[in-house]
Amino acid sequence: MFALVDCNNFYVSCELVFRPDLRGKPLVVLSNNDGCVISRSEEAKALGIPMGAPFFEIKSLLNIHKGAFFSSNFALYGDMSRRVMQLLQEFAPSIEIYSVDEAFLDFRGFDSKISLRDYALQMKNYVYRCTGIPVSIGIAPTKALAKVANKVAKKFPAQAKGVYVLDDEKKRVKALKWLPVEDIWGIGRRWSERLQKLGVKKAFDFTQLSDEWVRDQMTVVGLRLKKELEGQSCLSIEEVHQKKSISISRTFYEELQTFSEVYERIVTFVSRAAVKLREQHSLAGMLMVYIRSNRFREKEKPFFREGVASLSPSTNSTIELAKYAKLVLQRIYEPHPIKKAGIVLFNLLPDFIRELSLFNPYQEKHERLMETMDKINNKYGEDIMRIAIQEAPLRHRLHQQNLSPCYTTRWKDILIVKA
DNA sequence: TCTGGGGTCCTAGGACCC
DNA sequence: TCTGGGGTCCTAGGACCC
Repeated sequence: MFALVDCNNFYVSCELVFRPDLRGKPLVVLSNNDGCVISRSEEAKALGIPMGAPFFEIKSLLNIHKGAFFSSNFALYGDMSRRVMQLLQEFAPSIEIYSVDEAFLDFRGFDSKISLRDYALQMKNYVYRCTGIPVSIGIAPTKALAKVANKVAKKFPAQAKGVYVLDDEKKRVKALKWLPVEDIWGIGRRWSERLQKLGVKKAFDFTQLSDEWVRDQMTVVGLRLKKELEGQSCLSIEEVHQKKSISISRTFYEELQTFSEVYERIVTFVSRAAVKLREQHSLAGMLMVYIRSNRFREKEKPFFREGVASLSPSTNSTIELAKYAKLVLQRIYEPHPIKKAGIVLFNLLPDFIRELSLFNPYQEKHERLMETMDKINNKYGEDIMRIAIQEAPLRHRLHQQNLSPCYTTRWKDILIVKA
């Protein structure tokens, strides 16, 4: 059996831990620059505020109902996530951290005398007691069915109390006959539209399609999903999570007009990405840079350029990466207002293979320099030490009107409780 | 006025190799 | 008339996830 543990309305729940006075109100957390809604409380969902809604469209609705909004505080959410995941590790021999707010736990081979439901309830209460974050848990013979069970747990809180165990054929069929096809894990907008047209309305209908058709139309991914929903496990727990690509991008509050402005931002992205790269002990073999105009401005012709560079030898030196990024940017840049830019590092390799490269005079020097730089920045604060071209810290503040304190990661933001 | 960010996996087609 | 076959690598593009 697999368990899927999912934090309820995660970002909003993180904020509520420190602001219990706001419980019961419609709350949303916004994306960077307070752009769109990325997390909603139950009360906000009840008002009909959709996920991804532009803030300016729902602001007055929220005000009318005495709601509140938060700018995104990823330092806080990341730290709360780490705490939740750490607690979950205590409950299973292996765990896959699937996203910031979700984890799959391997419950295979558990003593059949243990009630999985009781065990999960214990786990849920424990996480809540230690972090204040409410979770829902779905348990089933496959990962896709655990996702389904999790939906059931969330949808019927009164009966399920946050935990649903889908452990026999009757329950499986019942759940699949209930679940709309668009809510299946792995069926997105495109496929649900096509499937609906074919009369496939529920997850159960999807499992009644022929293997051949599914394989043919939806590739092996679709077929795997069908098997999983039928109860045949195809996906396993993937514990080690070495990323295959690392990307950093931003939409700017104000458009950038010159090469040097764009270049400065790109170098900042590169140096952030390089830190992540070194944290997972990887080297990048390829770097991509892209720039684009405001895609919502309909009158103007959209502008989008991207370019790649092969990094030979593969590297994780900020200095090397910045050099390549400049070359690429020079190649693709055209004077045009830039609303969004980003970089992606890919073709990642483990860094121990570095020793195999024969001629690279900078390698050792950079390696030690980067190590020192990371250490200093870890100790004294992000970007205390940086390469010269990189913009000064905080020069480009995000447009954030209601950012909560970093309660758990910054001493000066620690919560003060008055007696 | 205002519209996020970071990932994964798969396929098809072309180039190239033996 | 007819024009091999199989493998690998790369790229572009699509679809999906949270």
